[in-house]
Amino acid sequence: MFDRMADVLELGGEDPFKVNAYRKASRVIKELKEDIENVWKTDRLNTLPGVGTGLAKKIDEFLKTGRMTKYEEIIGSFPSDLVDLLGIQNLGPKTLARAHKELAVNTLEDLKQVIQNGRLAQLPGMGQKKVENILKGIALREESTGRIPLGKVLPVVDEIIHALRKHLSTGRIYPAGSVRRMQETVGDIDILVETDPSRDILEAFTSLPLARRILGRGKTKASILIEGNIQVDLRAVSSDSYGAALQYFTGSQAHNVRLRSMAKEQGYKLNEYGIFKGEKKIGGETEEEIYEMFDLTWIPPELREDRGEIEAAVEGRLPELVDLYDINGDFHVHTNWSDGTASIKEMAQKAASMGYTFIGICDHSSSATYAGGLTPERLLEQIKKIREANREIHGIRILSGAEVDIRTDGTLDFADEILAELDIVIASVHSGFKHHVTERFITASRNPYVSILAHPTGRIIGQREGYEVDLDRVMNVCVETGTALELNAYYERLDLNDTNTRKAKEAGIKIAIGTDAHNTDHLDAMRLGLGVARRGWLEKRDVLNSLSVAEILKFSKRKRLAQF
DNA sequence: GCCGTTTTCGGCCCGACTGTTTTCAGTCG
Repeated sequence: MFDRMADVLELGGEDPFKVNAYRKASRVIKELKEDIENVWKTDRLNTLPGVGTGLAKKIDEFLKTGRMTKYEEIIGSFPSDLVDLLGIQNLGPKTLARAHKELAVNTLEDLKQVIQNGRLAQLPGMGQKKVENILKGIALREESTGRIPLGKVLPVVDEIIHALRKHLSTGRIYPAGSVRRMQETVGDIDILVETDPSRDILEAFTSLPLARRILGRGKTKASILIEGNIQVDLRAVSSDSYGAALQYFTGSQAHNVRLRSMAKEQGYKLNEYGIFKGEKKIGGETEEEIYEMFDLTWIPPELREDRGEIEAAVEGRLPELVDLYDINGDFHVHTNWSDGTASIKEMAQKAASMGYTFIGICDHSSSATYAGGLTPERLLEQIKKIREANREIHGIRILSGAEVDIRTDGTLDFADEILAELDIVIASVHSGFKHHVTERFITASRNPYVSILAHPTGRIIGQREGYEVDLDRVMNVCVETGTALELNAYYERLDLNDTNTRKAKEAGIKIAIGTDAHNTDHLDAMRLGLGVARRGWLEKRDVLNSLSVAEILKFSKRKRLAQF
């Protein structure tokens, strides 16, 4: 509601700082780890940063009565179709408000019409080119699918950097923005090259074969549109400013606002060229330099969301984030025994080539008929085959496991005697998403053979909301029973997500990263899972993948010895 | 609308690019 109010206030030409205050409060509430209702009940609304007397009163009214007078009043001041037009690129609040006031534009159709009949171009300050750009913005929005999953974008980023490298033999080339922060979806791609600003590299960039359209090209920055309507921005930055630029363009915006305020308080000025004391530049070549000026250790990009990382850095208690070299294996892998395409050996060999010491084969169970789920007999047969494979392949231990379905009545697809034969058991929900999912997870968690609950919220990025599940209750039982939660690294799942992962860690729950690979290439998704884990503040000790084979087996067995 | 150990008033992050102007406004990130 606050976000929407901000949009409308902006249209109305309200003080931009006021608009921003609404946006900030909205973000703070959105990222709150507990329910806002809880905060309200315990009379702590005014402890939230960005929530003062005014906004607290509005929240209070809403939670008490289900209505917010100010919201209704503000929202009513502009037609809602008009407010939706704010998302169109190149059309900002000023122009839109003017089109509304002077040309009676209320809908997208109205807007298209005043573009066509030339009246928009006649407004003061407007012209043919601006109108054309708005038209492009409209077209872009109509074709666009919104934010893109990170997993789809990373290979493209690699490709672009590889191509740029051919034009630039030395100098740093890094992605910035949400890609570098490993956010689960990205709106566009930012890339920074270390080179003296010249048009050469920018021209090389805009003439890349994958460039579908050139959106702009200046001396220091260029933008293109590639397939799938993904915008890629390239910036050329000189060596002595590269660190400052990388810091600046990595964001997040909220993190940078905090850092810049700190700079100002301490008498510095921070921009993308460096950190300045008066006119004198005192740093900017590396990111570390920037953070050092504030007596902070370098903050990993995945943490830069203003979710407490600055405070943690000030107090010297930043987490030592889990890293790729801490990862000894993958828990969740399918083979051609169910719906995967590779054999047990092929998956194991690829995993071994990645330096893993274990891989968990967890094919589907019988009720997953759509996925060729294994019958108990087939599973026992697979266990034998895995034993054989372990004798043949060296350097990696193949763990026998299963992704066993939690049926709608809460029972598991395999009997306990079967599960007892396995090294690890992952339990998951694949049907009845609205059918007592919380209770089913809790029942599964109490089963002594279940080591991990798979993709606990069931969301599919950009496609499906997820199950009706009370994650807090599930987590409580996981703590009690010593059950781990999965961080499913498949690019459309990333489930648990970053904030839930952090919540699980804080509750003391171990996280098992699994790629849910259905072929050998999918194993590379570990990179994505690791990104989310790091965004969730996970350290080596929070992640089951960092354990040795012996420790993993101990972890599964430990539960079997306890009684619930 | 928020915020405060120099402040309860007067700040609130800041630069590039584009298109429209002939010194700047709007938009974006």
